[in-house]
Amino acid sequence: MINIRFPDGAVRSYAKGITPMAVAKSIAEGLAKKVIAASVDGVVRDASTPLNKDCELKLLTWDDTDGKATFWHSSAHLLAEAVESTFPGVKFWVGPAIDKGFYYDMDLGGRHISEEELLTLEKKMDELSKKNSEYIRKEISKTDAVAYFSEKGDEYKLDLLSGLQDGEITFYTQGNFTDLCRGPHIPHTGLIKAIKLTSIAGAYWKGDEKNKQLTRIYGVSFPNQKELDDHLLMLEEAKKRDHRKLGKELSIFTFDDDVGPGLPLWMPNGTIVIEELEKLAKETEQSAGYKRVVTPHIAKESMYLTSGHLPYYQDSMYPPMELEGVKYYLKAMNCPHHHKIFSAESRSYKDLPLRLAEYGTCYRYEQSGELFGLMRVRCLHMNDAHIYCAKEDFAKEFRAVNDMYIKYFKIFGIDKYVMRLSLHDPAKLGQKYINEPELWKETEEMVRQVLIDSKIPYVEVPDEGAFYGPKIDVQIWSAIGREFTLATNQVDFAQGRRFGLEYTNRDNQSETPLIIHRAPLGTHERFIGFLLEHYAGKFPLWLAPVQVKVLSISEKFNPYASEVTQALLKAGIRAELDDRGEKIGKKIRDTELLKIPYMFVIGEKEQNEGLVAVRRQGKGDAGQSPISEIITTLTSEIQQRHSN
RNA sequence: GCCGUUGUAGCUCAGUGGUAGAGCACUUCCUUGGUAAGGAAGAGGUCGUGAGUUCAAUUCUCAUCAACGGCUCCA
Repeated sequence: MINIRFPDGAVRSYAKGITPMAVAKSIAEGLAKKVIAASVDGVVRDASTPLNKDCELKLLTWDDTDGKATFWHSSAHLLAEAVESTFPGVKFWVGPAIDKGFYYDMDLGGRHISEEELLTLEKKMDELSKKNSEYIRKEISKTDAVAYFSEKGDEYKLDLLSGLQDGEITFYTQGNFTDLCRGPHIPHTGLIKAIKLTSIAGAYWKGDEKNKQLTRIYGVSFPNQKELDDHLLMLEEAKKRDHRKLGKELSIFTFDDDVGPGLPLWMPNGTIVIEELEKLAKETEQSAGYKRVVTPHIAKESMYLTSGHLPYYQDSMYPPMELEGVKYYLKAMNCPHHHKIFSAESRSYKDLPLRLAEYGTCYRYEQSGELFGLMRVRCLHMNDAHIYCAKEDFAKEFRAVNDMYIKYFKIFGIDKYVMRLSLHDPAKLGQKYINEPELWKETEEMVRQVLIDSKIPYVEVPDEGAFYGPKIDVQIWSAIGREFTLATNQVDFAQGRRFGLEYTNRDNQSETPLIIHRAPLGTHERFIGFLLEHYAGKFPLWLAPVQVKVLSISEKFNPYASEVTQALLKAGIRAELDDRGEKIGKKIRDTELLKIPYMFVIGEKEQNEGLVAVRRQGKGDAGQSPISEIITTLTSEIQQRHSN
């Protein structure tokens, strides 16, 4: 007998060799039907794994994250089975579960799969799932495994096998499909009741663009049709919040073929959002001791050679233009320009920390395939600043920057974020990273300490640093679950020296300052893209391009409505008058769709009594109010930058 | 940059080997209406661009540009 402990703490005795599935059956038949896999001492295993010693057991169902992952991984095998039966001779690479679904990478030998064929595969999967084929695990020797895939001529699986040892190789078979796989899998294919193959894409073998490109089929599956329907509905909803769609509907930005890819044109509405954000940044930075600067959009090649950017990033800069025999580059970053401002005057320790801020316009030649709405563009406006400080001030300054991030997050109601501490890889010193092993270690430790001291949640990622120092990236998620790298906060111990930046310390000696690069609001492009999705286009009052729409009930009241509009404009509120000869219902509908926060309805009653009838977007009629009173209310809401 | 898909009016989208349609938006007229679409008329497109096949191309073929879904990349 063995003792099995359950998540609720209960311990029960079972015969040695019992499987999690049998345990589930002993508890309830209904439970057994739902069991997908089992967590045994924290390791996810097949529900058919014999339990031979005391253990902690958690029966996994669709409701568990690990259960879903197993379900989707098994779905990937089902996809492979369908593909193999439809297109014999296909070679498979790997088919993992992902965040929401699964994919399988395969070599179709030059064949293309069309949208219709994708539907055929989907039907085939449905058909195969109904066979209730068990996923059967088999341990196999390396020799036999190699023989099997050699016979099949599958060099991809042979490549996988080359990294495996005897004794750790298992095959899984369901129906007519056998795959090299560590598992675990669900009990049988019949559990996969609703399947949707979502897209076909190319994917480099092993993620390396030098390698051959395989065909990747993405899909998602569920234990019942309703969940699939819900999922598809959710995708539809997500589309409505897509910043590209909202940006067009709300006239925030546009792209034009003649201007060029990745070069957004900010329309009047978008420009208002930009200006409000800049106002916020300027206020915040001014009170934090920053000084504003303005620098040109281009600079000579020599400066980027000095900074060291050119050899590292030339490919992602616009090609140079030549004037009077000298090459000029469009700036892809603001730092070198700021360094030149630092070095323009002799600096004393009394000048430090010197914090130079600029909403700098940068141009980056992103590869064409990378462009994505406002999220990846070639012209961007960075909420940039560089802090020049003595080493002893570093921790304090770095922490103040982090505090500023948090302050902004509160204003925008961003409560889900993770900071990623990106470190260097010692093996790549001198190539990807500046060859200063000691400085790397030292600054990485300083940054880590600040994060620990400030109790900010963070994860460490190796080999992701900037070439001149470690950095912190802030990951946030928009309301539709899209992940953004919003902002970066970087330490730079290299450029100060490269630019010969110096200050005189207390002992009358020259020292090179440390530099902090920071951009809490990232770029206007990415941040406004994020905000559009975050707010679903319903900007809070302070950011709304049009804050109040004044709607006259009939043309008779246009003069008074116009007076109201003027009063609002005079009070600094962005108001517009709708004096069209339309009915009030129509005007309200149009304004609602434009997601304008406030509507003032003006009719006979309002005109006679000097009132406005207030209506809040999405919330309906909010009753009447005297004009002066509502102006006071709105002004205060705007000043406080209320989130919705 | 690579793989795949798409490209028709300002927007959303039908459609056809014989040089084009709808709804919304726009303009004008009628209506002056109290909290999510009143009615009518009109204007608007060399069907992304270039070449080829054809008596004839928006439709078929190729190239190119752009967008989209991924991969790679992201100071």
